Amino acid sequence: MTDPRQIRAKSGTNHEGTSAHNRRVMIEALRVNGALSRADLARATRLTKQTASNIIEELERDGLVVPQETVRKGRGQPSTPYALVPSGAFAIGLQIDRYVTRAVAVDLVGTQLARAEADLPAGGPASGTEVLFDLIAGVRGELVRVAAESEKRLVGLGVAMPGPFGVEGADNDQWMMEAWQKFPLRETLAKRTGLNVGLQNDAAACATAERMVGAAHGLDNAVCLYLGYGIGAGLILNSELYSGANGNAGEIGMALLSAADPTRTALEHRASLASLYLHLGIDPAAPGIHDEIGRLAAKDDPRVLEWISHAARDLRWAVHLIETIFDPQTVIVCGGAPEALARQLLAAMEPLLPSIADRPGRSHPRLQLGMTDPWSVALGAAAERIGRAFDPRFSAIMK
Amino acid sequence: MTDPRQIRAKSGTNHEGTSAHNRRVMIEALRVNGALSRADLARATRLTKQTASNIIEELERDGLVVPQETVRKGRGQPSTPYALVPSGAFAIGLQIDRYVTRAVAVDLVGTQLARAEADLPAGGPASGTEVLFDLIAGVRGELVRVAAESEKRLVGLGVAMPGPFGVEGADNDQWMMEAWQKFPLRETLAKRTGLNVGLQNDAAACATAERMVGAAHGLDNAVCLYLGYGIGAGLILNSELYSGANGNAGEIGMALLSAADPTRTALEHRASLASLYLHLGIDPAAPGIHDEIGRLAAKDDPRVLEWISHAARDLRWAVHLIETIFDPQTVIVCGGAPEALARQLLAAMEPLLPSIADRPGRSHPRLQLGMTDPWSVALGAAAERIGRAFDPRFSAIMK
DNA sequence: CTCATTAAGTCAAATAACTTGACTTAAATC
DNA sequence: GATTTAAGTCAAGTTATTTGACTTAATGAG
Repeated sequence: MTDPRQIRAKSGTNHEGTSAHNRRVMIEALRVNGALSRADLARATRLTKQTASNIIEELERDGLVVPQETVRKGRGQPSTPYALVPSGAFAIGLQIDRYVTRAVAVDLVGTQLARAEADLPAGGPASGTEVLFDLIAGVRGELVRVAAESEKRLVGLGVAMPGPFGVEGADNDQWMMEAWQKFPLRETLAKRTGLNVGLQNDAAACATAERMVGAAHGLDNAVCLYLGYGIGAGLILNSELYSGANGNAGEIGMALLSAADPTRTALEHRASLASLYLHLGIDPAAPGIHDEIGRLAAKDDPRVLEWISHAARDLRWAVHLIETIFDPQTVIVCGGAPEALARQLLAAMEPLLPSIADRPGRSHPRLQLGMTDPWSVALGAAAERIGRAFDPRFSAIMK
Repeated sequence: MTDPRQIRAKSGTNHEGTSAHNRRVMIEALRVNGALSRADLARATRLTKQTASNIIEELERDGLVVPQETVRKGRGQPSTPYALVPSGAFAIGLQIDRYVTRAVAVDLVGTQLARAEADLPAGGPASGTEVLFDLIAGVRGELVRVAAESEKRLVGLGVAMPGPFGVEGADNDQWMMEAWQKFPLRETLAKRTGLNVGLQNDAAACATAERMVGAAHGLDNAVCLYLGYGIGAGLILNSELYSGANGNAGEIGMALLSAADPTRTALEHRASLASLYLHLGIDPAAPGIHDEIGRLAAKDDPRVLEWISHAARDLRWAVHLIETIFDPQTVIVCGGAPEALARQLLAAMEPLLPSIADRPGRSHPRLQLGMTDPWSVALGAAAERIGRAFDPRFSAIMK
């Protein structure tokens, strides 16, 4: 007998896999299109009326959908649309950034029900894990107060932090995240919270958030250019987040700016918020820094404008590269930058460089602004858990 | 009733979808692992012995697998491994390059059974389509002679040509391919040949070839850096070829080399075979040019070495970018360059730039040489049709 | 040399989930 | 008021996997 561990194969599926897929397809249809009748769902998913009806019945029993008012639209029996029940599921998202950590509780449709934020102590996991535990416990407690049933319907805890993962002497030593990146965070949190824990980088989380409630809602191919302390790209390819062989896909901040450049300057060193702080001589750990930057941008501070003009040039090129390599439906700028800054930066990036994206009859803009909300990363981390539990995915059909 | 055309949803699945998936999973397992017994297949796919057995029986009836000699390996009844039958399916691949067109017929395991090549007349589709028809008909006829059953088992015709598709005033006007890119090639060929026709760009086809019989065999995440007349990247992400929203993903040749560069030089203009021909002052349409370049490279022609040193620098950066953005298991250099040239170029690219791929415990090299065969694009075009018909894919389970 | 053990593979019945086609309900239109 | 149209249900039918017992054929221990 050949050693079974050496045989590489995808897993097969069975009736349960079929059923799981169909449930997920219907839930996603409701998420993307809003409330739909059983007949609409049957048509959209190409299942029979009967099957759609059975699944809706089951979803209603499970508390995931509710019937709405019947609607008359022309001849025939009026239809009864079903809508997702926001409180059908919950997830907690945790963002670990350089100087702060944020936790948020969201429901099935992405509404934020609880939030908490704390300073992240400088000593790495050794001193920081208790802060995380407390933050999570606080949000979890608040969630139970707001939604009594939530504990039963909590699908997991999503964690997002700057990458890259598993790389020796990473380029980002200076931000002191390496200790966190090497720490067995997932295992530790799973053990402590008893929850299903997922881990991804901040750009990926942001993309997930955009997909659930933002500019990428319903899109199959979109790239989110994440502008935070660092820079990254969240990749939604073929309707799924792509994270690479080691979870490090999209670490575009580490991309060197040119083939010829002997100084080996990475994009991140030129166009991230970190580079702005540096440019302005501001301590990145300073409290209220987000608002402060927003104010400076809003009043056209010359040094901010100076940074914008430089950063815009590099980001314009990053967008060109993303378009050339991914051929996405759209590129979305997102992340924790203050909105005033993000808007100015976006404006400064126009006109975009020519690329294959410059085609007639586009249905989405080449570049658009997504969420500019410091909470979007934590939101996305939570959304990933929701999506994993409910969205149609290839791996979900397998045994 | 909501307009069904406006409802966006994935399709559901049913027993047929389940069964199709399981068949595909088992075929892929045999392709990746070689011959396997029913029991092995059951374990690897996590299906029951009975199901695996039923499917193997069906595949044998369909002529896709055959039992091998039984093998005794320890206690218990000896097992009977089943192997894919090469003649279980066939496909024809067609490459349309700038100055030549090539057709190849392959079987289920990627063996080339017939080949033909012709000059591509300069006038675009107007004068070129007949050449294609003749070429295809010739290969098809040859295939029937070699494998009498092939017509019944011909799964389709794959076409590969340089991209990008659907772009106005594309950067590659100079190569005169624009007329081909705008021509309804798929429809025309489908009508004329009666076959199921697929179309992709040359880099994607090359990646598909590497996956079927080359360096990417069995890999889930690999990027093929295609070095042909132009340059492109073939992207295998999550076990599937990624082609973007408009089939133009991976057009890395059109990437500008730097954020700052005011001359807007694209990678393709520096590191493609076209750039080499230009550098050497050779007419790219000259017959025997492939061998000529190979000879020059083999005897260390100084002008070739000069080009190599420049191209290597730009390609080193391209690899860095690919690693940073995709986090693949490996990067494979492939395409129609003569092997001597490709080897020298690969050697000149070392040492690679630091990147997240520079991690301990890698199981695949960061960069490796794939096929250097002018026929690999046509082979890949055919392989894509085989893969579409037999490999497990998410879309294959849907109704 | 025989028997216990182990593993491959088959048989037949059970089960799960989608499909089919007829039927019911309710609204709009002529 | 009859007809048409569409939503939705009912009950039987179909497909494909699962289950558990059974058969076959080899190894190894006593």
